[in-house]
Amino acid sequence: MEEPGLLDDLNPPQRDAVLHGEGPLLVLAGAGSGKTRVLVRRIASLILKRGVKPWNVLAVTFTNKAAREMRHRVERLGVPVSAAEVMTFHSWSARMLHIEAENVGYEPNFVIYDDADQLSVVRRALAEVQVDSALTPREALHRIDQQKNQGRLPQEMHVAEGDYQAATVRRVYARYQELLRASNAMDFGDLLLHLVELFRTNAEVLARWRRRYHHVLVDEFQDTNPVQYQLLRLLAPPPSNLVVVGDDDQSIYRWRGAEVDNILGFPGDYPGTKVVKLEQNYRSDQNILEAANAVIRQNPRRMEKRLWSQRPRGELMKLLLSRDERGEAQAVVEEIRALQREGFIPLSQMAIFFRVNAQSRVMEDALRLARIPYTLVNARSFYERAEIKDASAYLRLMLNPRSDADVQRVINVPARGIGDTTVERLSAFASAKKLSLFEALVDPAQVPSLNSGAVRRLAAFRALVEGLVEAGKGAPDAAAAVKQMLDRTGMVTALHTEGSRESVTRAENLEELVGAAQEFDLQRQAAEAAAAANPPPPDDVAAPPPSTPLQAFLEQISLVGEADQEVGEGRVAMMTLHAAKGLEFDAVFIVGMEEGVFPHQRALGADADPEEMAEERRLCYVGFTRARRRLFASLAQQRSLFGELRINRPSRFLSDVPPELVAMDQPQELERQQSRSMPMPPPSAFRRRQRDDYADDEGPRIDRSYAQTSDIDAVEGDVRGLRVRHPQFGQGTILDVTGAGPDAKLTIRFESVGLKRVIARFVTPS
DNA sequence: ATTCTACGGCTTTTT
DNA sequence: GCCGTAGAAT
Repeated sequence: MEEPGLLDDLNPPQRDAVLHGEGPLLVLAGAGSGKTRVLVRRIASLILKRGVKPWNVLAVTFTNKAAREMRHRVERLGVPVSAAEVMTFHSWSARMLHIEAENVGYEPNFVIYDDADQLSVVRRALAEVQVDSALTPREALHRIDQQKNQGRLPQEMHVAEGDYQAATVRRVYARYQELLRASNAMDFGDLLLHLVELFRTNAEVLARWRRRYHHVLVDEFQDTNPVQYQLLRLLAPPPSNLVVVGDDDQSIYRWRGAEVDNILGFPGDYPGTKVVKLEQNYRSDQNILEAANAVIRQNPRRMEKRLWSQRPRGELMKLLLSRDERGEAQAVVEEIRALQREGFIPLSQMAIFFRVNAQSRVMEDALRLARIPYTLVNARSFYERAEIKDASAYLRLMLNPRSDADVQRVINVPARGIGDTTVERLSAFASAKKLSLFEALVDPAQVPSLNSGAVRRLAAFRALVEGLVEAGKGAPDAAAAVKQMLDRTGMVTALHTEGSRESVTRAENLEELVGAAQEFDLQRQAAEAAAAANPPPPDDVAAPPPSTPLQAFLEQISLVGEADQEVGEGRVAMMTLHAAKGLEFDAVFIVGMEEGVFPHQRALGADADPEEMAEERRLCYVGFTRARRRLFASLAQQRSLFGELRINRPSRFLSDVPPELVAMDQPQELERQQSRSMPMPPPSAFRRRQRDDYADDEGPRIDRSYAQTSDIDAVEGDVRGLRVRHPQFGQGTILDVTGAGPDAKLTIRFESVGLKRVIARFVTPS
């Protein structure tokens, strides 16, 4: 029989899912029901118990964080996971396409375009297609993305008779794809689309990959869009060993093309599907679970699940009423203090969720004032900063100078007197001659109506890029390439010359990019050493994608971004409800529980798609089920939104919760609390109405934040690449060392604050 | 070529 | 009320 370990502490349905033999399997995993555990154990069991080769297993997730976590946990079970593919849809597709590049008409060194790059390509496509219609680049891009999510190529796009706009979109889309191809670039959508197209048209290739992947597992299946599902159906057609895990009640990305029907219809698409329901929740106290169930129960068209828990009833959900959004923030602050004082809940186990980012500001102000450390999750990421994007554009040009969007982006960075008009003329010339911008730069004098100065500057730019390409070939690792790039382009120098406070920060960010590259190089070396230790898969399965260190680094930037940071140590986490999915906290605050805020206004109108409301409701369910012990819902009688004062009714989701599950402070106490932060008494009619209403019825980044403050360790040997923790700066990786012993100076790249020089005794290994 | 001002318009954003 | 874009001004 199974030896102890893999099946330990699994409940019967979990065990069924892990032990399921051949054929399709749908695991309906309620919130907090241990779905990751099931996936991890199943992968381990396949490889360790059933003799499946690691390279015959493919597990796809949506987020890097989920992929990382899964890899990590599988590894801990003693599985050589480096050969198994546990990765995101996009990383996996990119990897496949690097291998199969020629078969989709690309070169293997293709680059991946982000949103901004896409826009610049769309602009060019729009200009070339000569549309006079009122179609903004944004709109056009949105329409194109939608088509890609649906898995439709331009020629497959459905255009109704006489729909002029759709017809235009189709032409722009077609031209857009040509331009991308000419740039040897793909956008995110293409990664999936081209792979689907390859599978659809090349039976030989498809057969090869089908032979490779005997077992395919998909996490968060409810979030798959049509292309992703097509991809899965091509790779693992019925009756393959396709395991999909998800929760239709947590489908909150419909607006990005996710299709709940994928999970609802799966048993129909895969006849003979075994369905396993994970309904035991290990996370939340009973009261919280019941509140969440009460909310989600109102949705039609669900796969019926009854979440239950062996946990105690626990505390009632608590309602916080305030006069306005500032009072609300104040009320939350006071509850946070009480939880710390009386509930012995650490700040790191508390979270505040809001529907829209605009709500965060007031909350932040209140927390700052109260000196409560917080962490804003998913704030603007390092790699989204303009100077970093400029730098990445140059790095990509080192690899692939044909990339028009990158040329366009940096042709005048740092400023070198190449203005819009010049670029415009160059671009028109390139379009006419069917050349890439870089090719068009061979002889700038041929570009019509340019003055001699412009010609000279364009020639200089071309020389710069050519130099970069050469330097890129010679660079031994990513860090060296980045340094070369910064030197040759003079980006850092230009920023230093500018001398403003902002430009200094930017220059520091660029230095940090070097740090990131160094860290990447160290990790890559470590990974290669580890891979060499494991037996290599047979030749017929694993052609590793050809790639240089720089290429791999860029790919990491595009597809992985920053390493997700742990939700802050000793800080309250603040995030949107969307960002909360997959996380859990002892105490959860949901603010703005008002009609028009949550559910969002867009779901409210008579003409709104009812599916919008259903999704808001699922979002609420996700929010509630993040809480382990304490759940707070907060609302304000009035709040200013978009500059105007609005009076909102309490959220319908609150009325769905049976009153016996809800607690509220005494009104007098409430009033006292409110008058402390604001002068006027609340309108009584509203208060009564409110009370009556209630009577009826599981990666994140850190930005603005606070720090608290130690320990000792001596430095011995080469500690570079070592992960350490600093009491103030948190987690980081050692990049460089000068000196030795407890006083050695370390250069560390911290996840939260970037590069810092720190004395060794202030950090501990982690 | 950069910098200023006026206007619109407005969720959520794993990759 | 804030932010990002488009257009004009310097």
